[in-house]
Amino acid sequence: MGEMASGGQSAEQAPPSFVELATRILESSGARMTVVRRILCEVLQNAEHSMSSDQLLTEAKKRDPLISMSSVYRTLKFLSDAELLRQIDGLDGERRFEKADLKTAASHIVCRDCGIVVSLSDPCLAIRETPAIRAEGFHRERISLRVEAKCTELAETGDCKRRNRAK
Amino acid sequence: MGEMASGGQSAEQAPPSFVELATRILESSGARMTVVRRILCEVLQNAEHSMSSDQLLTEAKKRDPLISMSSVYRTLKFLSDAELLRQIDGLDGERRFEKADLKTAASHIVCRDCGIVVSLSDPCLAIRETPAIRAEGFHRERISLRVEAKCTELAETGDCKRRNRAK
DNA sequence: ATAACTGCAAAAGTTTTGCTCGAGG
DNA sequence: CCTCGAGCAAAACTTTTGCAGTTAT
Repeated sequence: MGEMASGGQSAEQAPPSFVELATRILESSGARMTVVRRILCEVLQNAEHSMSSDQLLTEAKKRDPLISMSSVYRTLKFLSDAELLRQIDGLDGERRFEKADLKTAASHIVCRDCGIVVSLSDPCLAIRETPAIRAEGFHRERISLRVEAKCTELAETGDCKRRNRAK
Repeated sequence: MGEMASGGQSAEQAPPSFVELATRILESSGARMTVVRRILCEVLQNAEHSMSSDQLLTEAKKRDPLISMSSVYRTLKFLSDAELLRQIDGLDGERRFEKADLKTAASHIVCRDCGIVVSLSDPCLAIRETPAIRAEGFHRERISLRVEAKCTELAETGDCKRRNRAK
């Protein structure tokens, strides 16, 4: 769960972790990777799903109860500007965040029944769309697919496993 | 620009206009197509691009200066719930709206240079993604692609025609 | 010593709601 | 008439900002 391997500094196969990426960006702009920022980055790094600003604050407070919403938003803004975060729109315009790592494309299903957001993998999405985007006179920088859907399991059985996990 | 043709009431090829659709939905739920609502619907119907709540109010006020923001939001909510509107996320989380008509899929390019939103056509998008969505246990209801991009023209010539039109 | 960071509180936006009056079927 | 809709103003949120004390270099 913590850092592992990556003993030397020569290999080029070591995938930099989210916290490492954030640290680089921060330091390259004269900023510091402080305790508060590290906690927020680590929460985002370890999050299995996208989070709202509220959830992020709640999680961070478990590690340091004094962390404030200002820091959450300041950090989210910073990481977003650095393209390290992706924003996802949940139900009712709810904004959620998740680490973007290096992918340029991402797809998500937003469940209309319970509001959870599920990631969907489609490596070809960006490539397929490139010609049409170019034809419009644009150069693609980031691409995301959003699917609103109903839960099959809920419709058939009246209940849904996913529903029983925190939003 | 108004209604044309559709003389009889027998043909099944008459595509109901946005205002007509809205009227049906309204009346079927015991509500009324009032003057205010009609103005708002007509503005949305005639809009060439997606609009913010603010723009919608501004346009509507040109026809009736007394229209209030409450009515804008109430109408937007109503039409959204009825699936007659599509929400698009502009830059910086700005919410924009456009009529959805009957399409289940829509694609938009958001320009990072000037913030405009351009529609993109890809009729196969929904079909291509269906298997993956089903595999996750969901039944697709609506699908939208969002592309953030840079303007090629601006990069090459230092200016952009689109930029000079109102956001 | 200097520059950056944080929490707090206030501000700024945006969207929703309660209320009362007016309009419409 | 009696219901539904509209505007106004206030409330409710979410996100941003100014400030003053604190921390790290």
